[in-house]
Amino acid sequence: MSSQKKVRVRFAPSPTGGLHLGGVRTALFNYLFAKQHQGDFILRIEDTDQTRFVPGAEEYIHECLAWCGISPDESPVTPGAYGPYRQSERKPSYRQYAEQLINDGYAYYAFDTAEELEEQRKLFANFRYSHENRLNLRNSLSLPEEETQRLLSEGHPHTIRIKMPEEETVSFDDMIRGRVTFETGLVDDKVLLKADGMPTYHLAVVVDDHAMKISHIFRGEEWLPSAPVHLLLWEYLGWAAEMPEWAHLPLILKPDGNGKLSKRDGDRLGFPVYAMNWADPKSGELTKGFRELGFLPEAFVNMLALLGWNDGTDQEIFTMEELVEKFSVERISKSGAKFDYEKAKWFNHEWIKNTTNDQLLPEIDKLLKDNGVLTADPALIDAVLSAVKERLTFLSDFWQQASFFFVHPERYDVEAIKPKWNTDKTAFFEDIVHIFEEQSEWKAAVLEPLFKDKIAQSGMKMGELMLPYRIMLVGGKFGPDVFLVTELLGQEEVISRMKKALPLFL
RNA sequence: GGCCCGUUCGUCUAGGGGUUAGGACGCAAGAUUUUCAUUCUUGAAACAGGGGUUCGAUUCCCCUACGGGCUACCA
Repeated sequence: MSSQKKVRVRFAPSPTGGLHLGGVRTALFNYLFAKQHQGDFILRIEDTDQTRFVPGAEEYIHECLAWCGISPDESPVTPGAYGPYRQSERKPSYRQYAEQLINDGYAYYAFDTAEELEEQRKLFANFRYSHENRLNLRNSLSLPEEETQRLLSEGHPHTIRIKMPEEETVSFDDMIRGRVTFETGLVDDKVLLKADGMPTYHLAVVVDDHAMKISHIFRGEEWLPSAPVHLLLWEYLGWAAEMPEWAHLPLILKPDGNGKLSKRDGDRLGFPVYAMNWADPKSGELTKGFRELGFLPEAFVNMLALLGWNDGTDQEIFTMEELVEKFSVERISKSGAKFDYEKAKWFNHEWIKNTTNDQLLPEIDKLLKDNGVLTADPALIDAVLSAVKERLTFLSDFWQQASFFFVHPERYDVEAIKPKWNTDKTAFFEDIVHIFEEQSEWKAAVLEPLFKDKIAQSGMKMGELMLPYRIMLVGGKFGPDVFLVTELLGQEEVISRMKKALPLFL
């Protein structure tokens, strides 16, 4: 008996595509658990409902997971048959299992059309396809044997439904919420095989997980109500001994109001809910992702992990290695968590501060190129990044914070100084330009005292002169320490900017 | 409606029969930075309600309320 863990994350392409926060978190928890136990992490993408199939969705999901650093295993630790299978290719296999269930008395053919069922629902407010009324509907349980055979041989469309026991109690121990119990009589006879021959999720998930020898299943809490169907299926198919363990993850909720977080909430409240940009191939609509907005994958993963899990200490910043080491299913909280974008931004800010320049540089280079800076001294970029790093919430803030190091200010905040300008100040700065021109050692530590001594001599106030000086170099009331800026910009550039800006203040 | 799950500051949460109920985000004030931000300090801010059990419940049990999920030939 091997204790090898095999966990898999299962994604259904949503009708519009994209990979939601909740999906990434489910994948992450699967991944952490698998790595922690030196097990396999497997990805399975649904295609039961081909009407919903979105071109490119599969590749997109892989790319998102790769970005997060939680790619599924190419070569799983455990040998054996694990797929991933494409569901549509395994159609005959699902039918075979469904028919096996019928032979064993655990399922039945149902001939009711969608319209007929719709009619029933209209007639009876609480209509359920269950033991209460399955004998009043058209299926192999209510129809005479010959009639069933006739309908089957004539090729009438039909589904296969599970026959839920009238009075049984099904319970299991969820890894997160402990013992969960259901009365089978209260659960509907779910469709297992659709009229088109494709399995529903219920059949597919059990058959595939068995074939892939899955040992642990982490999925969203929305699946809890159908867990008894899956439990029974494992049993009815004769696989009770191989039944995996289950963990139903709490949901990620809207920050305001109530309900599950959806893409629409992101649009409405102004934050991403997809890991990466997604362009809906049907509508062409582009949805912004965390990656493109300037989130570091480490920050994104860290934030997601802490949404519903903690290690019991005050630690909030975790590397992937630490997460793998410290993660534990028992410490996943039971209740849903509202997504807090402010906190997400804080995580990113912390991660930017804690990431070395070298690691950040490729993205920064890209940002500079996007803004038309094609040639810049690597040493300058490095120094600027150091100066500006702790001010960034997003990597993309870099341009806004530091563009003036690479291009001339486009605009000067003249209004901030013009009203208090006078000829004394003009004279002062002309002097400074002169001194700067003579200066041989261009270091902040040298220039700052020089500048301040000059202010003291002039008898003017520090603030009256520092602000104009900043605006000459930077264009506005922002940026790092002005003498650091002075040093980094270099002698020639500083003098040139001063000469250029001085006339504007008159 | 039925079933299932849940409920500690606004939010994410720690804690757990006796605590000044802890941390973080956000918010407010102050300090630093004579820019803006960062940073630091301080502050306001919570055990849903009612019954039990108990010497003592935020903690255990029950009920209620509230929230969420599911209730498709969607996943």
